[in-house]
Amino acid sequence: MPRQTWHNLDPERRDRVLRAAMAEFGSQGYSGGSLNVIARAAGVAKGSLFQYFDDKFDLFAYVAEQTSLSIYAALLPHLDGPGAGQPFADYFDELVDAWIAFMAAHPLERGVTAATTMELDPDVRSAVRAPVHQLYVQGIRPLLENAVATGELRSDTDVDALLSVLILLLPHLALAPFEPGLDSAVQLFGRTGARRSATAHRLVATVLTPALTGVAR
Amino acid sequence: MPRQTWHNLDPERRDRVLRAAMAEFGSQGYSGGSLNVIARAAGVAKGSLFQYFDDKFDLFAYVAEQTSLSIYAALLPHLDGPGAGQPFADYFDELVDAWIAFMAAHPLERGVTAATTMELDPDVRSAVRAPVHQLYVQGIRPLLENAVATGELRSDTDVDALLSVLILLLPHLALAPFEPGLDSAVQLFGRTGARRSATAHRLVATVLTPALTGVAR
DNA sequence: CGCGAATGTGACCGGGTGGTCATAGTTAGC
DNA sequence: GCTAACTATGACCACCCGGTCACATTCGCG
Repeated sequence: MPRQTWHNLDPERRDRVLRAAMAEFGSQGYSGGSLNVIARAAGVAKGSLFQYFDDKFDLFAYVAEQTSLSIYAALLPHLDGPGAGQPFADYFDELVDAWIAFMAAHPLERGVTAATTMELDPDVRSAVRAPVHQLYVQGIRPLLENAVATGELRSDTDVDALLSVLILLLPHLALAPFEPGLDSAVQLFGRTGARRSATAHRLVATVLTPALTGVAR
Repeated sequence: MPRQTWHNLDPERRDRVLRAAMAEFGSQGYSGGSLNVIARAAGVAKGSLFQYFDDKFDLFAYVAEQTSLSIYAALLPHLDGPGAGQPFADYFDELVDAWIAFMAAHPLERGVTAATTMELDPDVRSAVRAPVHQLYVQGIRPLLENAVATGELRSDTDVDALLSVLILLLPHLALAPFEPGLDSAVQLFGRTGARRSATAHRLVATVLTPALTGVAR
């Protein structure tokens, strides 16, 4: 966690450091990210970074946490469940669209998400992803549980399993249109607009449909 | 691609280099992997590596390719479709079990799979994953198409979408029991035996069930 | 044997790394 | 205006990196 000095800082300077760190870690990952580059891009001496954070990992963990919090905050308005009379599947498609739109508009957050999702070192990955997973669970599980309660999802739905698959699929969906080499059979990279949206919905439907009640078979 | 020299090599020496490279890249990733470490572990001068491969990337790409080929070869006996009268879902569970069992028994291949799956650099990732994806598609799409043809999967199954989700889910399933920080709602890491198997089947069922015909709803 | 081709080697190169620290500058309170 | 606490700085440290190359060794073959 950042030192007190970090919180005393001029917000503009703090922001410069945070954004520089997001850009560097987001494009180079944790081990590949350079503190020299971050300091230079932020217009700050390298020594200053160590006045704010214990070490490289401390900075990376902070960047990852702040990023996941700001993504969560941006999606929060879309996490209140389906509107009156709105089918659950339609609502979920909207949520996915919002997610992808956010990533399209926020390359820094997208990069950091990719870097934490793809972090190889087990210790770093565990430390950094645990809070992210918690946010995902906290945001999505109530949606599924409500849908089961209202009968929109089958009562015998394996909520934990469905949640796990969605937490794997959703960030992947949100990144794949912008990061090459992620998708396989379905072409998501480089797609935009309605075609991107439709492709993402196909994948979500593959996972979600079985649990829906009243789907024509 | 490796130079001719590599193919002329004493197989035992070749094997030492390959295994050392798998271990290093598998644990440290591409950018984090050290040629010095590989050369030392293989009992070979660093200069020799550059007699066999153009550069670091060439070696990594070769390691990734060989690894995916050997995984494919090991799973090939399980890719011939369900036996007579065997339900498709049961067959697919067996395939997943075989996959996980392979990863349990082959930590080197597991590490390389993790390293290629989680590679952050877009160029490296694209180059290294394209052939892997091709093998996955080649191995799994016929299974799905056959199952549609025999009526075991619904005729309106979106085979491409299902394939995409499976190609995302299956390697994740095969790695999660051994690599911490990958699973979220469902506890797969550290599980063994029947409990691990049952958990994996729950996740596969979540994806696969909707497409099955004749499932009680 | 001899000789040319192929292979093996490790010191060396320029450059980058995370992290430290003595020093200088800035701020706040009295 | 003085002082004490806080903050900023960048040269410097030991170490590691991918890649090269002049030279030693081994091999294949006539």
